[in-house]
Amino acid sequence: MLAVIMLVTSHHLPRKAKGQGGERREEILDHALRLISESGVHNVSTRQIATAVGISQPTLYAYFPNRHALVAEVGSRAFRALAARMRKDAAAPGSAQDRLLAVARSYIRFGLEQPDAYRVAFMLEAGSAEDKGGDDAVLAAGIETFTIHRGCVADYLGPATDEAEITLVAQSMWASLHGLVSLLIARPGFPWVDREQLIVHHLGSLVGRTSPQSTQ
Amino acid sequence: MLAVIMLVTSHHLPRKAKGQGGERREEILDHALRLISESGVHNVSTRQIATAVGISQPTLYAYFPNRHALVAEVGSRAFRALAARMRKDAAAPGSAQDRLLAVARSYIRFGLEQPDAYRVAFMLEAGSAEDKGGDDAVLAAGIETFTIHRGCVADYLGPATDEAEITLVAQSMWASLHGLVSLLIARPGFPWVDREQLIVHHLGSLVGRTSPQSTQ
DNA sequence: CCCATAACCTATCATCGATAGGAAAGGTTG
DNA sequence: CAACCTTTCCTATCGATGATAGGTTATGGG
Repeated sequence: MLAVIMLVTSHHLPRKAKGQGGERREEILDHALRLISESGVHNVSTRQIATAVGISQPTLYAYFPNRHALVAEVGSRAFRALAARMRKDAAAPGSAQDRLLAVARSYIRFGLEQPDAYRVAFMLEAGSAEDKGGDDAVLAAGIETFTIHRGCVADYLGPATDEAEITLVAQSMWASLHGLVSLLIARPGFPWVDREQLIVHHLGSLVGRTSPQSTQ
Repeated sequence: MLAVIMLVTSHHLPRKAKGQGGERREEILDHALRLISESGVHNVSTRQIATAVGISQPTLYAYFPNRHALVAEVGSRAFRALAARMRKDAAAPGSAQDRLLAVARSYIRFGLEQPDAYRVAFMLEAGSAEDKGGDDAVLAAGIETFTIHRGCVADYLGPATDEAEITLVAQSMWASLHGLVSLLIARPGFPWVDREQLIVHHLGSLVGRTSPQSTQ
């Protein structure tokens, strides 16, 4: 465990007004996301977060039951940020295939641009039994995000397609996209081919098969 | 951090004979893999491993420079186990497509049957700069495993295919497989469709597109 | 002005990974 | 046999971490 040299500005901000605890909560989450994005989840301590915010470390526990819950909420937020990007692409003009690919591309870009946020959202290990709540929230945010993608798949496959079939295809595609992003993130030292070329091929493999309408 | 109740049989085995330090090393790795498979990487401490082996905790550091190196070696071993399974499938009789799918299916099965070993091999975060050696070993084992898969892809695509094209397709498929396995492992609470059906569809999507020979 | 309470603190805990330094077993060499 | 060196393994202890206990202080309604 390498001790990272860290000079954190300890502002010691004035305490929040009576009903404004939620505001402090937001500050904590903001700083936590920033620190995690800088150093990775496992290299950020509760003390670092607290110092960055300008409060004492035990004060964190007034807002979150434990570290895992804090991180989980960062993950939920990351999912919501991704969902927002995807929703925008899903509403853009173009063919169903264009929109599906635009959303998929946004997904990939999000993961590559914010690898640590992506990791927290998609690859965070589940906590103990009593952390169930936080993990459920991450899962719910993930399902909501997936649903946007599924909508694009539904449009792409056409109105005649069975609901179960849509879900099946959407999940397979979702997994395929996640695989590329997570591997590129987790194994940057792997002898990858040209990244853009790989992404293009990967996206092509999504729509190459189960396309029911204009096949090219 | 929940303190897990743990009654470990502390044998206090006799010390190893003069040249048999490597034997103890194997024991450590065996117990580490077992404990990790039982509780997950982050829920296993060096003290638990040492106690399980029957030695003191600092003795671990006579065999591994730090905890990360130990876990990394467990990851390398997991990769080698996966490689062995894949090699067997790759050598089995059948068409190139059959063999490619058999290897892919083995990959998926391995991940689902030994999720924590899979996690350590594929999803372990890289350590600090001085852990480079261990991480490199994991990466090398991973590349070796990938190479088996790539061989199947080469056979599948046919001898006329460009080497770079083979690598591109192989990496895309590899990522696709990893995505399914890692998501199924990491998000068991997700509302997945029938698992076997999903796997079949996913495998089908691998060979559905870039097939140059017998399409169907 | 009072005082309930939300917001926050210091002190401290057990556990973690890791280091320092020494004990002891066992082969080797005189 | 005795001296010695190397390998194996130990106890004691460190700083850092997540978490808890219990007290303090400011805020704002009455």
